Amino acid sequence: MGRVARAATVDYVGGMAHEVEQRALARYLEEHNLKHTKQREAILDVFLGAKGHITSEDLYQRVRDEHPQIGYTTVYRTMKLLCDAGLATEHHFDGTARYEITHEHHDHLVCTRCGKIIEFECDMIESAQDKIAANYGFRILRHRHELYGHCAECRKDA
Amino acid sequence: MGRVARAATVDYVGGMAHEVEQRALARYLEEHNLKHTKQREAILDVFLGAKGHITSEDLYQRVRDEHPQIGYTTVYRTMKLLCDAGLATEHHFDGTARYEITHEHHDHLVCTRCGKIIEFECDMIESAQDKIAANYGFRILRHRHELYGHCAECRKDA
DNA sequence: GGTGAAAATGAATGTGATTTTCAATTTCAC
DNA sequence: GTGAAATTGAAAATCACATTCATTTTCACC
Repeated sequence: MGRVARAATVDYVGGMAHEVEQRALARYLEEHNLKHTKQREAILDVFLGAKGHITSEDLYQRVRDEHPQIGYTTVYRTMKLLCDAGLATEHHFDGTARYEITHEHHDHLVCTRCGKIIEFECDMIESAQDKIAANYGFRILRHRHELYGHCAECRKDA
Repeated sequence: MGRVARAATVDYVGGMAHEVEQRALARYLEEHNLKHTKQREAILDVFLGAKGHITSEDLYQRVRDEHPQIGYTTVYRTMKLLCDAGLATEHHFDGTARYEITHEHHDHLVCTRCGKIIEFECDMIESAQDKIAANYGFRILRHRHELYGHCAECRKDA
């Protein structure tokens, strides 16, 4: 029995990882009367496997390696869907959209030389923002806070 | 003598306002071996007259009222030039670029209903940013900090 | 397991803002 | 004044994103 369980676990890692997220997607699709397709499942899987802040174009290239029949439009639309479902988060650091796996709130440091993106989080800034918004009677729905510059490595190089 | 001086002042306000900025532009053009043209002078003048956060399209419309022969491309290119010269600052709150007259550093609150833009400034946030950057060995060149939400008036309306 | 209405797919096309091209015009150092 | 270099502006190209539409899939219900 122990051996069977371990064998099953190995199968999971190879072919059906990310089951928690797959289930979250399935739930979202059901709740919204949308359909569960191979494409959506495959794209979510590749997205979760590609860590970092990826463009739809990058993602499309990776998806194509495994699923040559999936088109760019579907990748593009699926990323929007994953955002709506709360599984992905979209950012615009430069001209083009990038997606990251949704996780706890944070902001970004972006190296304009090598493209490295570092996440940071600062409660002091968050509460200062709230205070400012309150001052002006604003109700904040979202914010962007991005610091652009050169990372430690790139500063050495030049 | 007093009267003459006042008369000159009145002429200035009517036809040749913004002389400080015009001189700054002239200096920039000379230093970069660029040429001083009627178009650039006119566009700077209209830009300085139109306060707020204006798109190139808006600016083009205003420029056309006074100078129907100036094309969109020239307005567009001149705004880039004014940014390079440090007289204008470009922002991208939504999909389209907006320009504001360069002045002391600040960040923005943007109402996503009525489009109102409020500037704010917070030393505490600025120093927190510096600390974060130092932590990661980053040298910050610029940053974006924008709070999006609903302004006091729009919150009342809906 | 079959059926069909509704949804999804993907190739092609549209869109909107921005950027570039290029021939004609203008500026300005000499 | 002259001419090389820069500028202008209409048109076309680009870029990222978004939509169209004919065809295929999904899945609730038989």
